[in-house]
Amino acid sequence: MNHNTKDTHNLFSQYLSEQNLRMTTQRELILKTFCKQKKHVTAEQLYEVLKKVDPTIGHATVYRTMKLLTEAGIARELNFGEGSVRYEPDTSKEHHDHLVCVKCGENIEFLDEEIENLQKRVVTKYGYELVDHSLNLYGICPKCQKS
Amino acid sequence: MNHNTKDTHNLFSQYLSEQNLRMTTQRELILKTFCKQKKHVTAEQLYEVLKKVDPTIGHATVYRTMKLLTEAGIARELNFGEGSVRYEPDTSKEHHDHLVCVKCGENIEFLDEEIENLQKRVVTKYGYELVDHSLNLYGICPKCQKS
DNA sequence: TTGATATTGATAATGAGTTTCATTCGCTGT
DNA sequence: ACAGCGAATGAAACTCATTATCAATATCAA
Repeated sequence: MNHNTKDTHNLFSQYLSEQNLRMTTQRELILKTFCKQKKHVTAEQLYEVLKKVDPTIGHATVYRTMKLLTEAGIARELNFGEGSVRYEPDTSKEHHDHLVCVKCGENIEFLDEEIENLQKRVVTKYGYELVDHSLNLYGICPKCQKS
Repeated sequence: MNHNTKDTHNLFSQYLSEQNLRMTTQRELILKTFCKQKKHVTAEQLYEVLKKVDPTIGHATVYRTMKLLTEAGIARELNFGEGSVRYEPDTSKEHHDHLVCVKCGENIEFLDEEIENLQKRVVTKYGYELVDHSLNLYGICPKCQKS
């Protein structure tokens, strides 16, 4: 379950004021539009959607705002090696990994506690302090296997 | 343990002739230089090294050849989300994952059979056919923790 | 309302990687 | 050795994602 728009708006406002930054109409619009997306979007895709609502919105503003949302813990960056970064809502509740279809791009989020724990074990074994991790499985989904 | 240079040269020659492509002095030099590298290099870094040996070598040739080496199963592409692809020798023996220090870039290769098996289980559960996967753990290495 | 300063949008710039194309090279048949 | 053909090369132009610059504008605290 995602945060609702109100939640994220408050979170973002709070983050901005902590950093002595300002809430603006553009930032509100970008946040609202981002939260509505069903799929993981690139900054470019989000820009295309936003242009329909506000044709004056700038390219750079979208990129800048997505950076801010990431810092604020509202969005999370995903890198599937496509050459551009995708964003997903960071619900902060459950971390999860991704299973991506290399044909159609369908994207399943999963969480496997056992894998998570084993990862921690590896990190500890080498004396590292875990900061982050990314696990992406690439495969062919059942639909694409048929065609 | 890596393939030695002789091995990879034969492998590459064979791959090229299968594809009706040709072994050239540039390709030989790039392969040899790539195999000498101790760390995972970007195409750009390799180009810098190569220029010292052969200042006439082209930018594009290095990129093209790394693509070929990847197709030939001699190199493998790594994406740590840095904005550029790194290459490691593909020994084809053991797949492994990476533990990267976010401070100094130190890079440990590890393999955990349990994690591998659990990944397969996840993929199967969703009816996918596994094509590839990437698991990167990001942390702070013991040295960097002290400073 | 005003002033300090953060923000914006347009545009230029960057950096990785790819494409284009004329020239050169490698190989195969003579 | 030689010719001919297609593959390979290097230079330079190009693409695509993202970032930096900067003058004009918007926000907010006083």
